[in-house]
Amino acid sequence: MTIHNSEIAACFEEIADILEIQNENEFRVRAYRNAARVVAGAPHELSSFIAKDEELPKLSGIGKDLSQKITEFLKSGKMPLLVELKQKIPLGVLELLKIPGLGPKRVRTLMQELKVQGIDDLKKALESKQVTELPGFGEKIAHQLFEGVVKREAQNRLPTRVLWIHAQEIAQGLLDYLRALPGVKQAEAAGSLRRHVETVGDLDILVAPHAGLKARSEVFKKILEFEDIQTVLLRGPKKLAFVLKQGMHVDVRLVSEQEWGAALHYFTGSKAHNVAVRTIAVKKGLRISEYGVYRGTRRVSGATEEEVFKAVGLDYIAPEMRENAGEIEAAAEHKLPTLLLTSHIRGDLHCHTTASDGRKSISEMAQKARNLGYEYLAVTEHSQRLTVARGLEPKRLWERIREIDGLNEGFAKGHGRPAFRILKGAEVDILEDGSLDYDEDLLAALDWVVCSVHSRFKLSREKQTERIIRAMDHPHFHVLGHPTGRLILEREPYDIDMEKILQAAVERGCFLELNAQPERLDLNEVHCKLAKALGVKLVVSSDAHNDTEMDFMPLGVAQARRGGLEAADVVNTRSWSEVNKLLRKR
DNA sequence: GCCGTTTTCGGCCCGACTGTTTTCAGTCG
Repeated sequence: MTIHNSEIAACFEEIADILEIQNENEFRVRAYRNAARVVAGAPHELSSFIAKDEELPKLSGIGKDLSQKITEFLKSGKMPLLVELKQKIPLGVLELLKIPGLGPKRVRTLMQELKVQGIDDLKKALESKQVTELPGFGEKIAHQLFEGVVKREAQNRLPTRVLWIHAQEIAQGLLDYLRALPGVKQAEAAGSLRRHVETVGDLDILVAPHAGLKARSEVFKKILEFEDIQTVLLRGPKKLAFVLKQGMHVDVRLVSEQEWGAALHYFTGSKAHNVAVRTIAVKKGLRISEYGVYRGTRRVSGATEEEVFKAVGLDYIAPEMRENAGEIEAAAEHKLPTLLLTSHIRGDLHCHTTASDGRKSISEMAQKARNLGYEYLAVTEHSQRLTVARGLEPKRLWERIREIDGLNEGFAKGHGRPAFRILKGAEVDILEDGSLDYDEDLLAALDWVVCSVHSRFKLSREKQTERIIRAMDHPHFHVLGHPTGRLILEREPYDIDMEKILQAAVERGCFLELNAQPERLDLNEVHCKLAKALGVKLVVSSDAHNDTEMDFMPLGVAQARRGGLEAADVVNTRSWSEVNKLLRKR
C-alpha cells in the first residue's frame, strides 16, 4: 500500500489541531502546519524514496524530527505521536474546529467546562443555554455557533468548493456590477481564483474607490445593494463579507490606489507564498503588509505588485505560480520560467464532433478553430469500444479519413485565408491488457492518435501503470489523453505511478496531455513540473465536444502555467510540420 | 519543531473584525 503525500499532510494537520487545543507552543503548532503544506506541495511522492530505500530529499520546514516521523509513517503506516494525541482527546472534538467562531481556545473551554466531546454535545449545550454562561462566550457567539452547527448538519455532503470556472462566472457578475458603480476606480478578484486553482472556496474581491471619505462610504452602501447578496456576514470600515445566493462566500476589501499592489499581492496569496515573501522581507529589514512595504515606519512601496516584489529583491511572479513551491527561490535567482501563453497555442489536438459524442459538425468545429487563429485541428472521435459515446467502427473511421482529405483540399485552395488543416485523428481506448482499440493499418493512416483509459478504473496501481506503459509501446501511440482520469469534485484519479509513466514516455518519445476541460485539468501542476524535469513534452488540448468548448484552452494553459511550463514544453505551440518532426519514428 | 549574512539560542508574518470587555482575546484569512 502506498501512502500519498496528502495523507502525510493530513496527519500533520491533525497533530497541529490537537496540539493547538491542548494549548501547546504555538510555534510548534505552526511548524506542523507548515510541514503539512510543504509535504502536500512537494513535487515527488515521498513514498517513492522509501520504496527505493533512499533518504528523503531536504525540504525547507522539515527538519530532523519531522523527517524521521515521515519515514516511520511511510514504512509502518503509523504515526505514533498522532496515535498518542488522539488518545488524549475525544475524536469528535476536531470536527468542532470547523464551526465558524470556534477555534482552539473556545473548544478547550467547551471541553473543560461543559464536557463537550463533539457536535451533538455542542448542540445540546447551546440549547440548554449553558454556553452563554462561559467566560468569553455571549449571546451572539452562542447564536453564531448554533447557526454553524445547523449549517454543518445540512451541508455535510455538499462540496464546499466549486470548479474554477463556476467561481469565475459568479465573480464576473459581481465584478461587472462593481466596476459599473460610479465611485469605483477599479475592482479585481484575488485569491485562489486569480491563482487559477482548480477549485475555489470563496471569492476575495478588491475594490479601489475614488478618493474621499464620502465616496468610500457611498461605495460600501452600493456594494451591499448587489442583487445576488443573500446574507451580510460582516461590515467593517475596510472589509465586507457576505454570502451570495449561489452559496458563494465573498470577502470585499476597500483599498486605496497607492495600496493597490500590496493588497493585490496579499489577497492573491497563497498563504504559504505570502509567509515566505514576508519572511524574506524581515531578513532585509523590511515589513510587508497589505498596505505596503515598510522600512520602520517609512513606506517604501506598494502601488503595484511589481514594486512589492522588487522591494524584496524578487522578479515578478505570475499569480498562477504563487504556492511557495520553488517560485520564490527561482525569482531570487532570476530563473523564473517564461510562462506559456494562450497566444502561443497554434492548434488543438483533441476534439469530438457529431460523428461520436460531440455536438457540432467537422466544418463547424474547423470554423471555430480558424476563428481562434489555429493552424490545425485534430478531430479525434472515440474508438469502437466506447459504445456509450458512439465510438466509431473501423469502417466509419475510414470514411471519415476520406471526408477529411476532401475538406483539406478545400482549405488548400486558400481563398486568401491563412493555411489551415484538419488532422485525421482518433481517441483510441486503451483496453485492459494495454492493447489499442484499432488495428495497426488503421492507426497508421491517422495523423494523430490520442490514447485514453475509459474503462476498468479500479485496477491496482501496478496493473494500471503496466496497462498504460504497454499501450505506449505501440508505435502509433502519440499522446496519453487525460492521464489520471479524474473528474474534479466527482471522481478520484485512478491509481497510477505517474513518475514511472512519465519515465516511460521519455523513453518511447510520446507525450502526455493536459486536458483543458474544467473538471479534468490533468496533468495537474505537480505532474507538469515532474514532466518538465524529466523532459516529457505535454499537449494542451480542449477535448471540446462543442465549438464553444474550444474556449476552454486558456484553462489548460493556466494549469500549465501553474506547473511552470514554457512554450517549448508544449507540443502544440509548434506548426504542424514541426509537431510531425517530434513524432516518434515508426 | 525549524532555522541561521544577528548560527546552536531565541526568534518565528500581519492585520481586521467581533464580542465581550473597559483594553483585549479569539477567530479568521
